[in-house]
Amino acid sequence: MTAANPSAASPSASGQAEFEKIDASFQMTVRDHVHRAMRSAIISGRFQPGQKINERNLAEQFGVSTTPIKEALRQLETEGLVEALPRRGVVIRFSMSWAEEMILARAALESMIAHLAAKRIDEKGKAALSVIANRMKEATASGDADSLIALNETFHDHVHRSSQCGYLAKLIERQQFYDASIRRVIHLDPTERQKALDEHVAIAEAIAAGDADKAERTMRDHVVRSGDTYLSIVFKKKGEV
Amino acid sequence: MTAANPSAASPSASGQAEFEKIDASFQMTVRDHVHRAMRSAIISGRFQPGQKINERNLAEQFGVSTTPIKEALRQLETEGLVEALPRRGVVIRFSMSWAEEMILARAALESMIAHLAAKRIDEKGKAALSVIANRMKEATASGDADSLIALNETFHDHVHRSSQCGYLAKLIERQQFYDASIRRVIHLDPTERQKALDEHVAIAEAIAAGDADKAERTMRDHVVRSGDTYLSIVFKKKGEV
DNA sequence: ATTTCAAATCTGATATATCAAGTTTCACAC
DNA sequence: GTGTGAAACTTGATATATCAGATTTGAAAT
Repeated sequence: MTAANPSAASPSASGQAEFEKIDASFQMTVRDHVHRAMRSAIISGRFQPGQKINERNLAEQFGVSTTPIKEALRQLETEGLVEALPRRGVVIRFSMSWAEEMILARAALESMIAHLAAKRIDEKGKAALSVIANRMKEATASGDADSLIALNETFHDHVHRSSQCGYLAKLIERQQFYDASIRRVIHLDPTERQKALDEHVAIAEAIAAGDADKAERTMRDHVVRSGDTYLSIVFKKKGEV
Repeated sequence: MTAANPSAASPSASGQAEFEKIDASFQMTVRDHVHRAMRSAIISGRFQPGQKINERNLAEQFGVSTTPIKEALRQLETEGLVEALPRRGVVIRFSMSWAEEMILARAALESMIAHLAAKRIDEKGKAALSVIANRMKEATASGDADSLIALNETFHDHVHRSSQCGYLAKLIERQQFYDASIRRVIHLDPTERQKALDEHVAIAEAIAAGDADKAERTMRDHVVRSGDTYLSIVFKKKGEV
């Protein structure tokens, strides 16, 4: 939940209340909209692998000029979702195997960050993590899919913060290729829900115990397993690793 | 060595010689030039963290219009080297801690790929890996820094190919933040040379033996250790993990 | 029918113009 | 001196125009 920016004021030594800088990314720019829309479309399979993308067409479809389109395409290119052939255009580069690798990338990065989190988390962070885990237990028991989706994000976000990593956290965001609608489907399955809970609890305990290696291992297994579940849904068959 | 595109012709069943597709990325576009130049400048510390970037200025310096500049900035943004604040401009986002995390990211990804390579490599690949390792031994013994730099790239490239991963390999390329000139400095040190050789040999053996876990571990240690060496040179002090 | 090749066309790459949000400056009131 | 606010200025965001490489087309040659 990157947008969760608590604007709580805290008293300062100078007597003047202090506020956090407002998040500049609140404002939506056209290129951002195009980027998100395209990303979502590619990831949910609305383009075929290898399909050519025409800038002018896109611009017309979105009702904007080509400038923000080009910028959005450049972002997608750097993310690895499309490939740009100089003077020849942009081609979709996303398939099941690509998705599999995105999951592996996320597993590698997220487990690295869990490792660091276990080493760097403080007491306050441990307490917060425990609170989140408890909320997850409740939501799992009551079958509250929406809460679980939100808590899942909160959980991973908290691990990221505890690791004190900025770059790694950003990098991981880009490996996320399933959206809320798919998550919902998954969290409606009680078995799946329980598995995820057990894994999250194990991760939280390992981090709180400062067991970096175990945190790393459990996080990795969690990402890979849940990733496979997503794969099997999105691509309608079981993906093996 | 991404540009190492052997254009060797091989005879086909139809009697007509077959050639590989020429690499479309050979052609240089302005935005690409700007992207590379900026990336290199940022990574080698020619911009201060937090420094603002002015599009018009850049365009003038490069002697081009702002269009390719914007595109290059978009790429740098997605790479995480700069941050774009909507309607406010682009700011440099690179520091020692950023570099440290880039190394960790590379360690996580490269070890994941080594793991897969150990599982997926075939006999031909093992032989090729062995050849590369032997060449490294020779170059290390004779102190041929240039060969070592090239072989190092060949080695990692071969591991990537053996893993049969496309996305992961691409992702790793972006975590590379030191260039040939720095590598040269390092490879001129005999102690450092020997360490790198030992590590490369260990990795090659683990992969050839199909020992995925060991391949992963040795690769990770190698990336982190050599990364620390780079850090200590670029930032003039020892970086800890 | 197949090959050749140049003209027509398409389309990405770049340049330039315009617009609007953000920042700075500075006169003025208190 | 401090605070206010409007005008001037900067600069990123977007739109439009131009250029050139790539692809397609189709007539002529074989």
